Amino acid sequence: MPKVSAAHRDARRQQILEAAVACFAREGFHRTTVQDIVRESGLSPGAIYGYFASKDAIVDAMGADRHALELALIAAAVDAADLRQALRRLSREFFALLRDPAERRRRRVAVQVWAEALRNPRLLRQVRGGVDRPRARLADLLRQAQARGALSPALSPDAVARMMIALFQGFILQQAWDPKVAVEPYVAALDAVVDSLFAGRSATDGPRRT
Amino acid sequence: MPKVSAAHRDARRQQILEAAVACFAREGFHRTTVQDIVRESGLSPGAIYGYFASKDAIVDAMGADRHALELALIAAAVDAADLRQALRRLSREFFALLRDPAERRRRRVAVQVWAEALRNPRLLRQVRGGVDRPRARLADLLRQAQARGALSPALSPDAVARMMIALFQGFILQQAWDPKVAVEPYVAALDAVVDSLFAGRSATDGPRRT
Amino acid sequence: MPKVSAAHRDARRQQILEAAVACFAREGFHRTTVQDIVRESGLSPGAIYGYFASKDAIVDAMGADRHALELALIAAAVDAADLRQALRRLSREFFALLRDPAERRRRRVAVQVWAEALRNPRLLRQVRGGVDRPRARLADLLRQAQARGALSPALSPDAVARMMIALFQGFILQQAWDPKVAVEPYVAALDAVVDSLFAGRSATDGPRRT
Amino acid sequence: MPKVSAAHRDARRQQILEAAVACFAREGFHRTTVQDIVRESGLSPGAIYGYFASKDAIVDAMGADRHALELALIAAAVDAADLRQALRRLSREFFALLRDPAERRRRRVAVQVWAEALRNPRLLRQVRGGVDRPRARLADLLRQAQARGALSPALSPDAVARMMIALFQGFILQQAWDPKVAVEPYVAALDAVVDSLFAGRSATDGPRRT
DNA sequence: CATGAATGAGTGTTCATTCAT
DNA sequence: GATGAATGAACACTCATTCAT
Repeated sequence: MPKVSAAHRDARRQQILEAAVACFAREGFHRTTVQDIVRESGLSPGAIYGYFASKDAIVDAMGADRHALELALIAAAVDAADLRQALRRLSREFFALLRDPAERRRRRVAVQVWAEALRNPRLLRQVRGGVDRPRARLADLLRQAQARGALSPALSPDAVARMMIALFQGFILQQAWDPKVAVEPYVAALDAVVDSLFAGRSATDGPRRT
Repeated sequence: MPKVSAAHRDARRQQILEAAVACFAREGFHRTTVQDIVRESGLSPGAIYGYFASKDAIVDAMGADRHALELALIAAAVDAADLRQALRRLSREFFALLRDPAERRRRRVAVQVWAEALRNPRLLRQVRGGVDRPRARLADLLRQAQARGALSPALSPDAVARMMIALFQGFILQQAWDPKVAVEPYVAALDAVVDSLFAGRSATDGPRRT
Repeated sequence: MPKVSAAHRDARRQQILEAAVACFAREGFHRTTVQDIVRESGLSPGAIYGYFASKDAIVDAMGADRHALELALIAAAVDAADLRQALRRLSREFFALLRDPAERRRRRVAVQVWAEALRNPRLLRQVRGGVDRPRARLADLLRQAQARGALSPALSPDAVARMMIALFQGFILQQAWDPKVAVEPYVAALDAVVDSLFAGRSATDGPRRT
Repeated sequence: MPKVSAAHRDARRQQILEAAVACFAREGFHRTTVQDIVRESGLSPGAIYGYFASKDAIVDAMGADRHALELALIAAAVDAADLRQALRRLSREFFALLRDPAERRRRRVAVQVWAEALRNPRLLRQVRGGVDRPRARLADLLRQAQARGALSPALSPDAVARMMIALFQGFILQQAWDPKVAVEPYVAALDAVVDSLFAGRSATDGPRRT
């Protein structure tokens, strides 16, 4: 099987990553052996090592892929003139994904990546890249909202941004532990919280007593 | 009649668990070897296996201890007549702990427990016990608040309770990744969000100071 | 009628062998992978296996080539009427080669072949062929010298022949370990030893007391 | 099996080294697997790694042991007032060892160490330590002999020392290839060569033409 | 009880070799 | 014929656990 197209290489790479994600979701990184990935992917150990230098490299690549995907999602959602609309769109799109079982599997792996990032600097960089950038963007938008008078100037935009992210992270965690947790009421409550943050204020309103 | 006093046994047990937490915080569960715990505790492998049946048993016990501690904390805080006050007290006490480096270390381990719980049924039971019970209690209080008219009846009490918990979990995660994250602005923002949830309403509609 | 000319095949074969020698000199047989030879030769694994049945076959072929070369060298040198002159010529020609870096590289490989021959019967046959035949020839000449009275009859011609060979082998070894070892003083000392063996005797002299 | 005497540890260490030497003599370093040493020693992989950090460390230790042994042998032999007597004693003692099959086995391994030293800096240091020091000592003695007029001043003492060593190395090699090679005639011839080097000269004689 | 040397199944990884293209 | 992706047996090494002392 000589010289093979770049597309074929990419497909194989993806095949390995998907097999790895399946194993990781099922068993966790550390309990997943390379042999497990071999079995799941239908390839051979040698083939795997032709695409990835080590088991760790697979974990890294998985993190990088995930990172890219999330950034794209967030970038698209947050790229709205109106902050409230942006947040609303983000939560809807984000939680809509969770209807896909494959995505749920990926989320289980994400929780493991969170833990692994505490020990793996490359993973930490990725995980922080996927959180810090959106947070900064969100904080900017919140600052602008404060400037417009649409948000209480007493709140730290950075802290509020962290809270928004925490609301996503916490849900992922809780749903990973209990897949029966319903998405819809949570999204509704999330919207309400966002609304209440802006409650009684508007871009045209002047500041009001708190 | 045991050869050593129960107090001695408990002390030894605690010594092992603390050594284990130190190792787990430093290296993670899976990268921590029993030898690491042996070194850290100053005991011998045989001694460790006299107190715990396996490495997994140590992880379980650690989870159980943590669980008990958190439940106590939450029970104490939430055991207040007034919901708003209860939440305020909880967030203050909870985040106050994070000033202790030992607690921070334990939190790093907690993040790993979250991930590990996805694979370890005993750990999952514990972790869910530590989250589900408080959440149920919180939801009850929220339902009562709705009954009083202090909270919008449109919100799912359960979902709001999940959100409150998510706000804690997300912060632990974010601080584990970046220990420089400041606690105070986050607590302030958290208070504001809680306030805004109740904004413009009150049980009796008596006057309210903000 | 082969698809490619015999000349082409031979050139390819030589190309592989030279690449192999370069790798072996650099890394040793066992640490040299077929991939190393592939890289060094600029060919593909498949191509290599078109010319050699296995990695071992390359080692064998290399040994055989070397063997042929050495035999030719020795045959030419020893094919002299006068023993003393023959030995002198041999040592000169032999050590002259060591000025060529490529030859030094080959010598490093030769030392490895010596070791490998202990385990590889085909290599042992070659290495012994390269040593036993010249030794036998040398022993013959020494016996003739004894018959002429030019050499003490007390010496075992075979042992003396072994010693002559040992003097070459030892030098190769010592120079492989330390490339700075000078050739000239060694050759001079070697001549002196040969001379001293014949000292006080000559073909025309009658026997003398030892 | 707790706390064990230093003697026991040394015995185990030796047990492993002897098993390793047996395997190396039989199969060579590279073809010997750790499992082979495990089988030969009757221990377990874990036990082996309790005494040696790696397979390479076993090779190193073996080299170091051999080095120490040879240095002791040579030191004892060469520590004689008279050079000729010293060389005679050395060759007798050295070759006497070869009657022991265990020593022959060790010699086979030594040949492999020679080759391995070309790639392994630690082994090279050892192998050169075992050769350079004795050579320097020998060269000193030869220089003294020249000063006394017992040896031709035309010879390089260093080169002659190398030759003496080469005569040992070459024999080891030739006997490793062919265990039937007889020791006695070689020792006799060696003595004769030594004698002939000093032939016609003596400490009390004045210089003579060579 | 406590010790720690010993165990051995299992790990991540390599590399000589094959064979579909 | 030439290619190089793929194979998979084998490797060096680890570590949770045991048990003789």
